[in-house]
Amino acid sequence: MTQTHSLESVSERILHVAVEVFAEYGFRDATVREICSRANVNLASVNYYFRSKESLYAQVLIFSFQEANRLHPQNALLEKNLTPEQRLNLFIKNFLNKLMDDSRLGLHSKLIAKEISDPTNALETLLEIAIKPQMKLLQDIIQPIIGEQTDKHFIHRCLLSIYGQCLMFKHSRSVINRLYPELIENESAIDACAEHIAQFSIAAIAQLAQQKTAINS
Amino acid sequence: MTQTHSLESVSERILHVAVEVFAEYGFRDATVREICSRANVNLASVNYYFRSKESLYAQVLIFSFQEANRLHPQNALLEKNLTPEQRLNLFIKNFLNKLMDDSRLGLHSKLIAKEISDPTNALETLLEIAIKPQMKLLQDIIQPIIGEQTDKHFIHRCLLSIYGQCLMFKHSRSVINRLYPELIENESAIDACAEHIAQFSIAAIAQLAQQKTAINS
DNA sequence: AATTAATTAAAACAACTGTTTAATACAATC
DNA sequence: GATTGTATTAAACAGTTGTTTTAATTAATT
Repeated sequence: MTQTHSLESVSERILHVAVEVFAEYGFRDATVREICSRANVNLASVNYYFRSKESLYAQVLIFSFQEANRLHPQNALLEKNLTPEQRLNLFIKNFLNKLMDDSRLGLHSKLIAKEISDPTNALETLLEIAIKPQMKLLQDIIQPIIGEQTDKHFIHRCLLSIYGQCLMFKHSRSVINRLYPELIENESAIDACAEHIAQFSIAAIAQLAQQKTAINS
Repeated sequence: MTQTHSLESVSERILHVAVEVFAEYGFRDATVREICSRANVNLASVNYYFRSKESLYAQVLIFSFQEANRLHPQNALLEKNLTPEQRLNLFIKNFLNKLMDDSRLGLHSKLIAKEISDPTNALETLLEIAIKPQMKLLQDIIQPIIGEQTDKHFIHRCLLSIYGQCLMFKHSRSVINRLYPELIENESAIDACAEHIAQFSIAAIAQLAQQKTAINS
């Protein structure tokens, strides 16, 4: 033992592989033994360094959030010389690629998706640090497409429509794999799906917003 | 013991409450003890009557499918004197209400949603008896809206767009509950969401289909 | 070099899981 | 009425889980 997985300390190694394991299995189905085994550390280390599995999970969510922001900043969306449609296109392509990517890139999105569909005590924190900001970003992106329209419920439902189309590819991947494997067979196919969601949503939002303002005037 | 929960036999009682427990926890997190406890039967009964938890689960999926078809036939969608838009509206309202309903009505949809997002060996069967037929039904409904357009990938992506918007309310209910509780506070609010999804999808499909045929001609 | 603190290690713990056993009660059949 | 097959029960089994313990090792401090 005491191999040279070096570089990282024991607690760092745990945190690093815990991101992978929790993203793969979710909090409940992930096991401390699997994490320790992959990290090549003793079983007791999780409790020694992180007090409990639950506390490790909470730290994993925060660590993963910071890592995602560090490795994959969403600065492209801030450029002011893009049309709203281009920005939405970028946002969706970005999101969908992360959801479908099996490299480390996608782990953060996977963690969030798992936590949302099977929440733990950590959901509250995750809402504040990750979900709300992303929701806000998307709202800022589609607001110009909607126009001066200010029906809050309508805006929120549009947000959910867009998120729903994206998350579908994560939550229902098992079904898509069997029914329409061509749609996700490679990255360009996934990009085509992102393009579809963007066009689908833009067409819908533009028309519905127009209808609403026509009625209200 | 030997109370008068009568009416149903032991195996029927197990099957009945197993639908509830599996729908609530999913296959993995549901426990045989919880099922037996709720059904007021001995712990060994599940293995005696159903051989194993997995085999019970498989039978639960089929039983629930049949029960749903019996208690809630989708005959309204077959009426020929409805416009495609009205039929899509009905389909979505139906589906969404089942996904959000906490009475027995919604258990079948919940079972399916759980199985999809965390598949077991039973997924294959479920695909054949429940998912594919529902997909086919939705495709038949939107085909007239799409028109003569025959791009298979486009059609499939539209199906996923609609399903995604609906399933969002199931998979991400925890988030919606905290961010936009007004959207799902009662049945009429949920109906308004169904209406939104229908209008959103119709507007999108109509416009995209038109664009595509314009390009191809 | 001796003492203290921090880390690692293997083993055990206690709670839970699905499943099986072995004994009992019940019902139907001869 | 004894016998047979079915049903029910409580208990135990074997495996997994998160966590704790206790001892051994390493590092740091005096």
